[in-house]
Amino acid sequence: MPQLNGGGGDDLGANDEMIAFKHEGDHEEKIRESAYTESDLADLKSSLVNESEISQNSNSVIRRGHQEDQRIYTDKREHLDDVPKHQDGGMYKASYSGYPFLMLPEPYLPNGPVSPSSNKVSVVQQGMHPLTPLLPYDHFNPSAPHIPTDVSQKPGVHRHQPQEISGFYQLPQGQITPSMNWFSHSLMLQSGMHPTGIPHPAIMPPSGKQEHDQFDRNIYVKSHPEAKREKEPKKPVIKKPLNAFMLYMKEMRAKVIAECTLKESAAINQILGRRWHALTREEQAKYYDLARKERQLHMQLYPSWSARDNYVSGKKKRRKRDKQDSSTDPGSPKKCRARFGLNQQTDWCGPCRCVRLSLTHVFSSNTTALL
DNA sequence: TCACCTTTGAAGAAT
DNA sequence: ATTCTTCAAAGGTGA
Repeated sequence: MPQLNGGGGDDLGANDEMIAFKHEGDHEEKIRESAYTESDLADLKSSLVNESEISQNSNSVIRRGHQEDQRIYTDKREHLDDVPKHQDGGMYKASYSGYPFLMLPEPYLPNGPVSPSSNKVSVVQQGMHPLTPLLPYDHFNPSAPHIPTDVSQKPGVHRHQPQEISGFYQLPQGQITPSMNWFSHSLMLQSGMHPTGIPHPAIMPPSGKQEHDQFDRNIYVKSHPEAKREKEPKKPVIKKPLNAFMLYMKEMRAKVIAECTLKESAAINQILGRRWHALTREEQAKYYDLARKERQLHMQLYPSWSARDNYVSGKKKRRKRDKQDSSTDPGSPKKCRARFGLNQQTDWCGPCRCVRLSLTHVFSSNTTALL
């Protein structure tokens, strides 16, 4: 099978997907066993009264059950290998737009509609995530202001030598594809650019905080305070490529927010985590596929980049707290159950109610699937 | 202003 | 080889 890297032996994305899917054999079991404590299940069982929810889930369960029946994974690796087969063919060229430079709106292409890459432009709306139109991807906005940045590369370090990646965007170092020519001068002077001349969503300010009014998604522009003391311009930080779950979160966050009228990311992420586990393999595979392509392109664009580059040296930037007993966690659903009980759910905090609803959703799905 | 929360996955470091 | 740690996104929260 042709590899994206030209069969050089670096089977990108394979390992991680093996890891990602190695648990999938116990996917359902994992949901049943680890997603909830026994008390959670008991509580949920005793109060599964949301008819509409159950009804809604029944359909999905039927669908999932059907899919499960049809699934034959004699070899998980074989299944995974199917994905790159697509990208070697037309799918990768036509459907996956990778990073923004691959989905330039036609007016911004040097040759307009007759540009070699114009075939992809038409299917992706400006401002949408290149990997899936559902994702807001506002960082790519040719009209957005940019300030020059220097994405320096460490000399002599080569994580990966670009060789071949789907004819559409082969990017030998220093070579600019025809569809990139429009970047080559004026915009390169204005925008956060990779040395290849490609704007990349992974370029971030050293602070790590996004400032949407100043750089679209990730391209670093100095903030006002920094501008005052820009004597010592900081190098932009190249962010890690998003993994499958992160891509899923980006796509689904708005939906969850709308459903739960929540904005607190911690609670939303809990819900998204549950929903992630509730996805079918095929549904998850879509995101694993996108994530792998993100990594591949990231690697093409920043061959010398290492995740270690973003590690805070010397000290631990963020120390994860020890796993707290959720019963002592003020924001925990258990806490609310303990305090108010299931009969007084109206006293539960919003996040707990929403998380519980989501748990109920997943639980009912899996319970029904077992029946 | 900034760390924390919270999730999963990837990557690198440490053991 | 396995385990541990950090960082990706997001936005509210509290110090």
